[in-house]
Amino acid sequence: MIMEKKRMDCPSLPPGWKKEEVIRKSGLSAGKSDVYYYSPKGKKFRSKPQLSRYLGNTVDLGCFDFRTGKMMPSKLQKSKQRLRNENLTINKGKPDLNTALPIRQTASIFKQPVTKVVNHPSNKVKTDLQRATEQPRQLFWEKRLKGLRVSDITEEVLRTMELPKGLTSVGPDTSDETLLSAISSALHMSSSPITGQTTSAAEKNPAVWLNTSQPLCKAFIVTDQDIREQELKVIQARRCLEDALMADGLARASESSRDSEDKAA
DNA sequence: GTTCTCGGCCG
DNA sequence: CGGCCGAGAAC
Repeated sequence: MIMEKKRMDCPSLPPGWKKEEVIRKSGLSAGKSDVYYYSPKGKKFRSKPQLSRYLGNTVDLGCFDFRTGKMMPSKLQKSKQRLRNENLTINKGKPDLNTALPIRQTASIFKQPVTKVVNHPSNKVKTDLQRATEQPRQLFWEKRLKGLRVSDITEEVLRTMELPKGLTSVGPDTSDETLLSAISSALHMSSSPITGQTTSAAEKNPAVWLNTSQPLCKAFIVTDQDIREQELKVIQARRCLEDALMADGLARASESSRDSEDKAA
């Protein structure tokens, strides 16, 4: 009847991932158990940090409980503290090249494609392509970006971008700072054009009329001159980036690498 | 060599 | 305590 030590399919894990619990059968720690995860490719993971390193910065393991394999929203407290500290204390490490937005992932620690069922005519919801493709988004989620500032390696806070005239925000927070965050986030995440809130009803009652696929910004017009000015900026920025990457590459080359166990595969 | 297993450190 | 990882044992 003892069916331990079997690789279990785990709910809340994408197909292919397995969880295993091994009971220690001898020694001082007999009775204790160790938990392992296996990726679809069969790689074994024996700790949360190891999993975290493998999955990269795109995924937030803050509220993931390794032992049970479930998301535990109660763990939110700690990771929030960690985020604050990282932003405020002196950052001795390398500049963070991670481009993922600083937004907590709620559903699962793993990227999980939404299952699209199109061959079920009797079910209206599931045949609705729009619904199946797009994840629901929290209203005014941009507020979570408030307070995040760009800084250089020396912790010097960089002056925020100057927004063109004609960009006006919509919603509960009208600061330029939040507007900038909202627009850049929208550009970052969406492949479709960013127009701002096109319905004027959104100005009167954003909570009801807001188009959540657009930033909290009134509709705006981009002129030819705007475009030309921006092209210049891009060229300059690319030069700076080229220099920086070159310098960074040289610095890294002289660094020894660690984490031998993860490279083994 | 790789995989399994328990010890033990450290928070 | 329990999570995490080193290292010896086992294969």
